[in-house]
Amino acid sequence: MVQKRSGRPRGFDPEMAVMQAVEVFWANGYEGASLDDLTRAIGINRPSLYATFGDKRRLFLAAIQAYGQTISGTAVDAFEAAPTLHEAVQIFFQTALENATRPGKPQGCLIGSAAVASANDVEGVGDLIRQMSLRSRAGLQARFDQAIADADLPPDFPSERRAALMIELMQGQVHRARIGDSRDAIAEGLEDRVSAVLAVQSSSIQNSPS
Amino acid sequence: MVQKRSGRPRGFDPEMAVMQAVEVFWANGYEGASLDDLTRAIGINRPSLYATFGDKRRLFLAAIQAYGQTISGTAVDAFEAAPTLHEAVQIFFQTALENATRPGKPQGCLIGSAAVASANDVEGVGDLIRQMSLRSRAGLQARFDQAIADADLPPDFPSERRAALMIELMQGQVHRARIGDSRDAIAEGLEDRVSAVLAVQSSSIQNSPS
DNA sequence: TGCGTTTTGTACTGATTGGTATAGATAGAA
DNA sequence: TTCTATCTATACCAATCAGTACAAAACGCA
Repeated sequence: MVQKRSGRPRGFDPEMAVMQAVEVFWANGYEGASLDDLTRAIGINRPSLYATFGDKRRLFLAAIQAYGQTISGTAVDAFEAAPTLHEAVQIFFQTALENATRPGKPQGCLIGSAAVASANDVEGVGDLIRQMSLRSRAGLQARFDQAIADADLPPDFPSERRAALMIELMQGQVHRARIGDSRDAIAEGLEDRVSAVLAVQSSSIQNSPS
Repeated sequence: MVQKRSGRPRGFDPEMAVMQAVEVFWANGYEGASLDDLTRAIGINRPSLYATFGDKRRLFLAAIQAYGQTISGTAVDAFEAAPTLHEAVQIFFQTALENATRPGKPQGCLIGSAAVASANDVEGVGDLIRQMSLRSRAGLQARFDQAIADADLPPDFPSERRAALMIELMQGQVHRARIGDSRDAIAEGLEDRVSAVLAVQSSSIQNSPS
Protein backbone atom coordinates (compact mmCIF):
# COMPACT_ATOMS: atom_id res chain seq x y z
CA MET A 1 0.00 0.00 0.00
CA VAL A 2 1.53 3.25 -1.17
CA GLN A 3 0.67 6.24 0.96
CA LYS A 4 -0.33 9.12 -1.32
CA ARG A 5 1.40 12.17 0.01
CA SER A 6 0.17 15.67 -0.64
CA GLY A 7 2.40 18.24 -2.23
CA ARG A 8 3.87 18.48 -5.68
CA PRO A 9 4.58 15.01 -7.05
CA ARG A 10 8.09 14.03 -7.96
CA GLY A 11 8.77 14.52 -11.63
CA PHE A 12 11.09 11.54 -12.09
CA ASP A 13 11.41 7.88 -11.14
CA PRO A 14 14.09 7.40 -8.44
CA GLU A 15 14.85 3.86 -9.64
CA MET A 16 15.47 5.03 -13.17
CA ALA A 17 17.52 7.88 -11.76
CA VAL A 18 19.75 5.44 -9.92
CA MET A 19 20.26 3.41 -13.08
CA GLN A 20 21.37 6.54 -14.89
CA ALA A 21 23.76 7.24 -12.04
CA VAL A 22 25.04 3.68 -12.37
CA GLU A 23 26.14 4.36 -15.91
CA VAL A 24 27.92 7.58 -15.00
CA PHE A 25 29.78 6.05 -12.05
CA TRP A 26 30.47 2.92 -14.06
CA ALA A 27 32.11 4.88 -16.83
CA ASN A 28 33.90 7.54 -14.80
CA GLY A 29 34.34 6.28 -11.26
CA TYR A 30 33.21 8.04 -8.10
CA GLU A 31 35.43 11.11 -8.10
CA GLY A 32 35.37 11.22 -11.88
CA ALA A 33 31.61 11.63 -11.89
CA SER A 34 30.70 15.22 -11.06
CA LEU A 35 27.30 16.33 -9.87
CA ASP A 36 26.88 18.10 -13.19
CA ASP A 37 27.52 14.83 -14.98
CA LEU A 38 25.06 13.02 -12.74
CA THR A 39 22.23 15.55 -12.86
CA ARG A 40 22.64 15.95 -16.61
CA ALA A 41 22.45 12.19 -17.17
CA ILE A 42 19.48 11.76 -14.85
CA GLY A 43 17.72 14.84 -16.13
CA ILE A 44 17.05 16.49 -12.80
CA ASN A 45 18.57 19.39 -10.88
CA ARG A 46 20.76 19.24 -7.85
CA PRO A 47 18.14 19.91 -5.16
CA SER A 48 16.00 17.04 -6.43
CA LEU A 49 19.00 14.73 -6.28
CA TYR A 50 19.88 15.83 -2.78
CA ALA A 51 16.31 15.60 -1.52
CA THR A 52 15.96 12.09 -2.87
CA PHE A 53 19.35 10.52 -2.22
CA GLY A 54 20.99 12.64 0.47
CA ASP A 55 24.33 13.31 -1.14
CA LYS A 56 26.71 12.05 -3.77
CA ARG A 57 28.13 9.38 -1.53
CA ARG A 58 24.78 7.83 -0.74
CA LEU A 59 23.79 7.97 -4.39
CA PHE A 60 26.96 6.04 -5.14
CA LEU A 61 26.10 3.41 -2.56
CA ALA A 62 22.59 3.17 -4.01
CA ALA A 63 24.10 2.81 -7.48
CA ILE A 64 26.38 0.00 -6.34
CA GLN A 65 23.46 -1.88 -4.83
CA ALA A 66 21.28 -1.30 -7.89
CA TYR A 67 24.09 -2.54 -10.11
CA GLY A 68 24.44 -5.63 -7.97
CA GLN A 69 20.75 -6.42 -8.16
CA THR A 70 19.95 -5.58 -11.77
CA ILE A 71 23.20 -6.30 -13.60
CA SER A 72 25.85 -8.36 -11.86
CA GLY A 73 23.07 -10.23 -10.06
CA THR A 74 21.86 -11.63 -13.37
CA ALA A 75 24.92 -13.86 -13.53
CA VAL A 76 24.14 -15.40 -10.16
CA ASP A 77 20.47 -15.70 -11.11
CA ALA A 78 21.36 -17.51 -14.32
CA PHE A 79 23.70 -19.75 -12.37
CA GLU A 80 20.95 -20.74 -9.98
CA ALA A 81 18.38 -21.27 -12.72
CA ALA A 82 20.50 -23.52 -14.94
CA PRO A 83 19.49 -27.20 -15.01
CA THR A 84 22.93 -28.79 -14.69
CA LEU A 85 25.94 -27.73 -12.71
CA HIS A 86 28.15 -27.58 -15.77
CA GLU A 87 25.65 -25.38 -17.57
CA ALA A 88 25.27 -23.28 -14.45
CA VAL A 89 28.96 -22.46 -14.30
CA GLN A 90 29.02 -21.86 -18.03
CA ILE A 91 26.05 -19.49 -18.04
CA PHE A 92 27.48 -17.65 -15.05
CA PHE A 93 30.66 -16.71 -16.91
CA GLN A 94 28.77 -16.08 -20.11
CA THR A 95 26.29 -13.71 -18.47
CA ALA A 96 29.00 -11.87 -16.59
CA LEU A 97 30.94 -11.48 -19.82
CA GLU A 98 27.93 -10.13 -21.68
CA ASN A 99 27.28 -7.61 -18.91
CA ALA A 100 30.88 -6.46 -19.06
CA THR A 101 31.02 -6.07 -22.84
CA ARG A 102 27.59 -4.78 -23.78
CA PRO A 103 27.74 -2.40 -26.75
CA GLY A 104 26.78 1.13 -25.84
CA LYS A 105 27.39 0.51 -22.16
CA PRO A 106 30.52 1.14 -20.11
CA GLN A 107 32.90 -1.77 -20.40
CA GLY A 108 33.87 -3.86 -17.39
CA CYS A 109 32.12 -3.84 -14.05
CA LEU A 110 31.03 -0.95 -11.84
CA ILE A 111 32.16 -2.82 -8.77
CA GLY A 112 35.38 -4.12 -10.27
CA SER A 113 36.54 -0.68 -11.31
CA ALA A 114 34.76 2.29 -9.75
CA ALA A 115 33.77 0.84 -6.40
CA VAL A 116 37.07 -0.92 -5.82
CA ALA A 117 39.09 2.18 -6.65
CA SER A 118 37.20 4.38 -4.18
CA ALA A 119 36.87 1.78 -1.43
CA ASN A 120 39.48 3.59 0.66
CA ASP A 121 38.12 7.08 0.08
CA VAL A 122 34.35 6.76 0.28
CA GLU A 123 32.95 5.60 3.58
CA GLY A 124 30.75 2.55 3.30
CA VAL A 125 31.91 1.40 -0.11
CA GLY A 126 34.40 -1.14 1.17
CA ASP A 127 31.94 -2.69 3.58
CA LEU A 128 29.21 -2.79 0.97
CA ILE A 129 31.16 -4.54 -1.78
CA ARG A 130 32.72 -6.90 0.75
CA GLN A 131 29.28 -7.91 1.92
CA MET A 132 27.93 -8.23 -1.63
CA SER A 133 30.88 -10.36 -2.66
CA LEU A 134 30.47 -12.66 0.33
CA ARG A 135 26.80 -13.14 -0.44
CA SER A 136 27.54 -14.03 -4.05
CA ARG A 137 30.22 -16.46 -2.97
CA ALA A 138 27.83 -18.09 -0.50
CA GLY A 139 25.21 -18.51 -3.21
CA LEU A 140 27.63 -20.28 -5.50
CA GLN A 141 28.96 -22.44 -2.71
CA ALA A 142 25.46 -23.50 -1.71
CA ARG A 143 24.86 -25.10 -5.07
CA PHE A 144 28.22 -26.85 -4.95
CA ASP A 145 27.32 -28.23 -1.55
CA GLN A 146 23.97 -29.39 -2.86
CA ALA A 147 25.71 -31.07 -5.78
CA ILE A 148 27.95 -32.88 -3.32
CA ALA A 149 24.90 -34.04 -1.40
CA ASP A 150 23.36 -35.21 -4.68
CA ALA A 151 26.56 -37.04 -5.56
CA ASP A 152 27.01 -34.86 -8.63
CA LEU A 153 30.32 -33.79 -7.12
CA PRO A 154 32.73 -35.91 -5.10
CA PRO A 155 32.49 -35.59 -1.31
CA ASP A 156 35.88 -33.88 -1.07
CA PHE A 157 35.06 -31.21 -3.62
CA PRO A 158 36.38 -27.91 -2.15
CA SER A 159 33.17 -25.96 -2.59
CA GLU A 160 34.27 -22.89 -0.67
CA ARG A 161 37.54 -22.54 -2.57
CA ARG A 162 35.88 -23.09 -5.91
CA ALA A 163 33.17 -20.55 -5.21
CA ALA A 164 35.87 -18.03 -4.43
CA LEU A 165 37.77 -19.09 -7.54
CA MET A 166 34.67 -18.53 -9.61
CA ILE A 167 34.37 -14.94 -8.44
CA GLU A 168 38.06 -14.44 -9.10
CA LEU A 169 37.75 -15.76 -12.63
CA MET A 170 34.73 -13.54 -13.21
CA GLN A 171 36.65 -10.49 -12.02
CA GLY A 172 39.50 -11.50 -14.30
CA GLN A 173 37.08 -11.48 -17.21
CA VAL A 174 35.73 -8.04 -16.43
CA HIS A 175 39.24 -6.71 -16.01
CA ARG A 176 40.01 -7.77 -19.56
CA ALA A 177 36.77 -6.20 -20.74
CA ARG A 178 37.66 -2.97 -19.00
CA ILE A 179 41.02 -2.67 -20.70
CA GLY A 180 39.44 -3.20 -24.08
CA ASP A 181 39.56 -6.90 -24.90
CA SER A 182 36.66 -7.86 -27.11
CA ARG A 183 33.81 -10.10 -26.03
CA ASP A 184 34.87 -12.75 -28.52
CA ALA A 185 38.48 -12.72 -27.37
CA ILE A 186 37.48 -13.14 -23.75
CA ALA A 187 34.92 -15.81 -24.63
CA GLU A 188 37.71 -18.01 -25.97
CA GLY A 189 38.67 -18.81 -22.39
CA LEU A 190 35.21 -19.82 -21.24
CA GLU A 191 35.77 -23.57 -21.20
CA ASP A 192 39.08 -23.17 -19.39
CA ARG A 193 37.28 -21.24 -16.66
CA VAL A 194 34.50 -23.78 -16.36
CA SER A 195 37.04 -26.59 -16.15
CA ALA A 196 39.01 -24.76 -13.49
CA VAL A 197 35.93 -24.39 -11.31
CA LEU A 198 34.70 -27.96 -11.70
CA ALA A 199 38.00 -29.84 -11.86
CA VAL A 200 37.80 -32.88 -9.62
CA GLN A 201 41.32 -34.23 -9.86
CA SER A 202 44.67 -32.54 -9.62
CA SER A 203 45.27 -32.45 -13.34
CA SER A 204 48.44 -30.40 -13.42
CA ILE A 205 51.22 -31.78 -15.53
CA GLN A 206 54.53 -33.29 -14.60
CA ASN A 207 56.96 -31.14 -12.64
CA SER A 208 59.83 -31.61 -15.03
CA PRO A 209 62.13 -28.64 -15.66
CA SER A 210 61.32 -26.43 -18.59
CA MET B 1 77.57 9.71 -18.90
CA VAL B 2 75.60 12.23 -16.87
CA GLN B 3 75.93 15.80 -18.08
CA LYS B 4 76.50 18.05 -15.06
CA ARG B 5 74.28 21.05 -15.58
CA SER B 6 74.84 24.35 -13.96
CA GLY B 7 72.16 25.89 -11.78
CA ARG B 8 70.68 24.91 -8.47
CA PRO B 9 70.65 21.13 -8.07
CA ARG B 10 67.41 19.31 -7.60
CA GLY B 11 66.73 18.58 -3.95
CA PHE B 12 65.02 15.22 -4.42
CA ASP B 13 65.28 12.00 -6.37
CA PRO B 14 62.70 11.83 -9.17
CA GLU B 15 62.58 8.02 -9.04
CA MET B 16 61.83 8.04 -5.33
CA ALA B 17 59.29 10.77 -5.95
CA VAL B 18 57.48 8.60 -8.46
CA MET B 19 57.40 5.71 -6.02
CA GLN B 20 55.81 7.97 -3.43
CA ALA B 21 53.27 9.01 -6.04
CA VAL B 22 52.64 5.34 -6.76
CA GLU B 23 51.51 4.80 -3.20
CA VAL B 24 49.18 7.78 -3.23
CA PHE B 25 47.55 6.83 -6.53
CA TRP B 26 47.47 3.19 -5.49
CA ALA B 27 45.58 4.00 -2.32
CA ASN B 28 43.30 6.77 -3.57
CA GLY B 29 43.00 6.52 -7.35
CA TYR B 30 43.73 9.23 -9.86
CA GLU B 31 41.00 11.74 -9.07
CA GLY B 32 41.14 10.81 -5.40
CA ALA B 33 44.77 11.86 -5.19
CA SER B 34 45.04 15.63 -4.97
CA LEU B 35 48.17 17.58 -5.73
CA ASP B 36 48.35 18.43 -2.04
CA ASP B 37 48.33 14.71 -1.24
CA LEU B 38 51.02 14.06 -3.81
CA THR B 39 53.37 16.89 -2.92
CA ARG B 40 52.97 16.15 0.78
CA ALA B 41 53.80 12.48 0.29
CA ILE B 42 56.76 13.23 -1.97
CA GLY B 43 57.98 16.10 0.18
CA ILE B 44 58.28 18.69 -2.56
CA ASN B 45 56.25 21.70 -3.65
CA ARG B 46 54.07 22.06 -6.65
CA PRO B 47 56.47 23.88 -8.97
CA SER B 48 59.09 21.17 -8.48
CA LEU B 49 56.53 18.53 -9.35
CA TYR B 50 55.41 20.39 -12.44
CA ALA B 51 58.93 21.15 -13.60
CA THR B 52 59.92 17.50 -13.27
CA PHE B 53 56.85 15.61 -14.43
CA GLY B 54 54.80 18.07 -16.47
CA ASP B 55 51.43 17.68 -14.86
CA LYS B 56 49.35 15.35 -12.73
CA ARG B 57 48.35 13.21 -15.66
CA ARG B 58 51.91 12.54 -16.78
CA LEU B 59 52.95 11.83 -13.20
CA PHE B 60 50.17 9.27 -13.10
CA LEU B 61 51.40 7.65 -16.30
CA ALA B 62 54.94 7.61 -14.86
CA ALA B 63 53.60 6.05 -11.67
CA ILE B 64 51.80 3.32 -13.60
CA GLN B 65 54.98 2.48 -15.50
CA ALA B 66 57.09 2.54 -12.36
CA TYR B 67 54.60 0.28 -10.64
CA GLY B 68 54.74 -2.12 -13.55
CA GLN B 69 58.51 -2.28 -13.50
CA THR B 70 59.24 -2.35 -9.78
CA ILE B 71 56.22 -4.09 -8.31
CA SER B 72 53.93 -6.04 -10.61
CA GLY B 73 56.93 -6.81 -12.79
CA THR B 74 58.47 -8.84 -9.98
CA ALA B 75 55.85 -11.52 -10.54
CA VAL B 76 56.80 -11.89 -14.19
CA ASP B 77 60.49 -11.79 -13.25
CA ALA B 78 60.00 -14.55 -10.71
CA PHE B 79 58.04 -16.52 -13.28
CA GLU B 80 60.86 -16.31 -15.76
CA ALA B 81 63.55 -17.13 -13.22
CA ALA B 82 61.93 -20.26 -11.79
CA PRO B 83 63.56 -23.57 -12.74
CA THR B 84 60.44 -25.57 -13.59
CA LEU B 85 57.23 -24.54 -15.27
CA HIS B 86 55.12 -25.66 -12.35
CA GLU B 87 57.22 -23.66 -9.93
CA ALA B 88 57.16 -20.73 -12.31
CA VAL B 89 53.38 -20.55 -12.33
CA GLN B 90 53.31 -21.05 -8.58
CA ILE B 91 55.81 -18.28 -7.83
CA PHE B 92 54.00 -15.96 -10.21
CA PHE B 93 50.77 -16.16 -8.26
CA GLN B 94 52.60 -16.12 -4.95
CA THR B 95 54.58 -13.00 -5.79
CA ALA B 96 51.54 -11.21 -7.15
CA LEU B 97 49.65 -12.08 -4.00
CA GLU B 98 52.43 -10.81 -1.75
CA ASN B 99 52.56 -7.55 -3.68
CA ALA B 100 48.81 -7.12 -3.31
CA THR B 101 48.70 -7.84 0.43
CA ARG B 102 51.87 -6.29 1.78
CA PRO B 103 51.38 -4.91 5.30
CA GLY B 104 51.70 -1.14 5.44
CA LYS B 105 51.10 -0.79 1.71
CA PRO B 106 47.87 -0.18 -0.17
CA GLN B 107 46.04 -3.44 -0.77
CA GLY B 108 45.38 -4.71 -4.27
CA CYS B 109 47.01 -3.45 -7.42
CA LEU B 110 47.51 0.07 -8.70
CA ILE B 111 46.65 -1.03 -12.22
CA GLY B 112 43.76 -3.25 -11.20
CA SER B 113 42.05 -0.48 -9.28
CA ALA B 114 43.24 3.06 -9.89
CA ALA B 115 44.38 2.81 -13.50
CA VAL B 116 41.43 0.74 -14.62
CA ALA B 117 38.92 3.08 -13.01
CA SER B 118 40.33 6.18 -14.70
CA ALA B 119 41.03 4.55 -18.06
CA ASN B 120 38.12 6.40 -19.63
CA ASP B 121 38.87 9.76 -18.06
CA VAL B 122 42.61 10.17 -18.27
CA GLU B 123 44.11 10.23 -21.72
CA GLY B 124 46.81 7.66 -22.26
CA VAL B 125 45.96 5.41 -19.33
CA GLY B 126 43.91 2.95 -21.32
CA ASP B 127 46.54 2.58 -24.01
CA LEU B 128 49.31 2.23 -21.47
CA ILE B 129 47.77 -0.51 -19.37
CA ARG B 130 46.58 -2.31 -22.49
CA GLN B 131 50.11 -2.35 -23.82
CA MET B 132 51.59 -3.40 -20.47
CA SER B 133 49.09 -6.21 -20.15
CA LEU B 134 49.81 -7.46 -23.65
CA ARG B 135 53.52 -7.50 -22.97
CA SER B 136 53.06 -9.47 -19.75
CA ARG B 137 50.82 -11.92 -21.56
CA ALA B 138 53.39 -12.34 -24.31
CA GLY B 139 56.11 -13.04 -21.77
CA LEU B 140 54.09 -15.77 -20.13
CA GLN B 141 53.09 -17.26 -23.43
CA ALA B 142 56.70 -17.36 -24.62
CA ARG B 143 57.65 -19.71 -21.82
CA PHE B 144 54.65 -21.92 -22.51
CA ASP B 145 55.68 -22.11 -26.15
CA GLN B 146 59.22 -22.97 -25.13
CA ALA B 147 57.86 -25.69 -22.85
CA ILE B 148 55.90 -27.10 -25.77
CA ALA B 149 59.07 -27.12 -27.87
CA ASP B 150 60.86 -28.88 -25.01
CA ALA B 151 58.04 -31.41 -24.75
CA ASP B 152 57.31 -30.29 -21.21
CA LEU B 153 53.84 -29.44 -22.43
CA PRO B 154 51.77 -31.28 -25.02
CA PRO B 155 51.85 -29.87 -28.56
CA ASP B 156 48.22 -28.80 -28.41
CA PHE B 157 48.63 -26.84 -25.19
CA PRO B 158 46.72 -23.55 -25.71
CA SER B 159 49.53 -21.27 -24.65
CA GLU B 160 47.88 -18.03 -25.66
CA ARG B 161 44.65 -18.83 -23.85
CA ARG B 162 46.47 -19.98 -20.74
CA ALA B 163 48.68 -16.92 -20.63
CA ALA B 164 45.55 -14.79 -20.73
CA LEU B 165 43.94 -17.00 -18.09
CA MET B 166 46.96 -16.52 -15.88
CA ILE B 167 46.59 -12.75 -15.98
CA GLU B 168 42.88 -13.10 -15.29
CA LEU B 169 43.53 -15.28 -12.26
CA MET B 170 46.12 -12.84 -11.02
CA GLN B 171 43.67 -9.96 -11.34
CA GLY B 172 41.10 -12.04 -9.51
CA GLN B 173 43.56 -12.42 -6.65
CA VAL B 174 44.25 -8.72 -6.39
CA HIS B 175 40.56 -7.95 -6.52
CA ARG B 176 40.07 -10.08 -3.44
CA ALA B 177 43.02 -8.38 -1.79
CA ARG B 178 41.54 -4.99 -2.56
CA ILE B 179 38.23 -5.77 -0.93
CA GLY B 180 39.96 -6.94 2.21
CA ASP B 181 40.49 -10.69 1.95
CA SER B 182 43.59 -11.73 3.87
CA ARG B 183 46.75 -13.05 2.27
CA ASP B 184 46.22 -16.44 3.90
CA ALA B 185 42.64 -16.71 2.71
CA ILE B 186 43.60 -15.92 -0.87
CA ALA B 187 46.59 -18.24 -0.70
CA GLU B 188 44.28 -21.18 -0.12
CA GLY B 189 43.38 -21.09 -3.78
CA LEU B 190 46.95 -21.12 -5.08
CA GLU B 191 47.04 -24.75 -6.20
CA ASP B 192 43.67 -24.42 -7.90
CA ARG B 193 45.03 -21.52 -9.94
CA VAL B 194 48.21 -23.35 -10.87
CA SER B 195 46.21 -26.39 -11.92
CA ALA B 196 43.88 -24.26 -14.01
CA VAL B 197 46.77 -22.75 -15.93
CA LEU B 198 48.63 -26.02 -16.52
CA ALA B 199 45.72 -28.42 -16.99
CA VAL B 200 46.39 -30.60 -20.00
CA GLN B 201 43.17 -32.56 -20.27
CA SER B 202 39.58 -31.46 -20.12
CA SER B 203 39.04 -32.51 -16.53
CA SER B 204 35.55 -31.17 -15.97
CA ILE B 205 33.13 -33.57 -14.41
CA GLN B 206 30.12 -35.29 -15.81
CA ASN B 207 27.29 -33.13 -17.09
CA SER B 208 24.61 -34.76 -15.00
CA PRO B 209 21.82 -32.57 -13.59
CA SER B 210 22.29 -31.17 -10.12
C1' DT C 1 82.94 38.27 -6.93
C1' DG C 2 79.55 38.45 -10.40
C1' DC C 3 76.78 36.14 -14.14
C1' DG C 4 73.79 32.74 -16.12
C1' DT C 5 70.99 28.89 -15.00
C1' DT C 6 68.04 25.94 -12.59
C1' DT C 7 65.32 24.82 -8.51
C1' DT C 8 62.62 26.09 -4.50
C1' DG C 9 59.11 28.47 -1.58
C1' DT C 10 55.22 31.40 -1.27
C1' DA C 11 51.38 33.07 -2.89
C1' DC C 12 48.22 33.34 -6.18
C1' DT C 13 44.85 32.32 -10.25
C1' DG C 14 40.49 30.98 -12.59
C1' DA C 15 37.75 27.02 -12.79
C1' DT C 16 35.28 23.43 -10.77
C1' DT C 17 33.84 20.91 -6.88
C1' DG C 18 29.96 19.28 -3.62
C1' DG C 19 26.28 21.26 -1.36
C1' DT C 20 22.40 24.79 -0.27
C1' DA C 21 19.14 29.08 0.23
C1' DT C 22 15.19 30.75 -1.68
C1' DA C 23 11.41 31.54 -4.38
C1' DG C 24 8.01 29.69 -7.50
C1' DA C 25 5.29 25.62 -9.06
C1' DT C 26 2.05 21.83 -8.30
C1' DA C 27 -0.32 18.60 -5.91
C1' DG C 28 -4.08 16.97 -1.99
C1' DA C 29 -7.06 18.51 1.70
C1' DA C 30 -10.28 21.69 3.83
C1' DT D 1 -10.64 28.91 -3.25
C1' DT D 2 -7.31 28.70 0.31
C1' DC D 3 -3.95 26.34 3.04
C1' DT D 4 -0.25 23.27 3.55
C1' DA D 5 3.09 20.14 1.94
C1' DT D 6 6.28 18.71 -1.41
C1' DC D 7 9.05 19.22 -5.37
C1' DT D 8 11.57 22.08 -9.00
C1' DA D 9 14.46 25.85 -10.86
C1' DT D 10 17.81 29.40 -10.46
C1' DA D 11 21.32 31.22 -8.34
C1' DC D 12 24.45 31.08 -5.11
C1' DC D 13 28.14 29.53 -1.44
C1' DA D 14 32.69 28.28 0.58
C1' DA D 15 36.13 24.97 -0.34
C1' DT D 16 39.05 22.66 -3.17
C1' DC D 17 40.91 21.69 -7.53
C1' DA D 18 44.95 21.73 -11.00
C1' DG D 19 48.18 24.78 -12.54
C1' DT D 20 51.40 29.12 -12.46
C1' DA D 21 53.97 33.92 -11.58
C1' DC D 22 57.55 35.55 -9.25
C1' DA D 23 61.27 36.27 -6.41
C1' DA D 24 64.76 34.23 -3.49
C1' DA D 25 68.13 30.56 -3.22
C1' DA D 26 71.85 27.56 -4.73
C1' DC D 27 74.72 25.79 -7.96
C1' DG D 28 78.74 25.98 -12.18
C1' DC D 29 81.64 28.95 -14.44
C1' DA D 30 84.44 32.84 -15.31
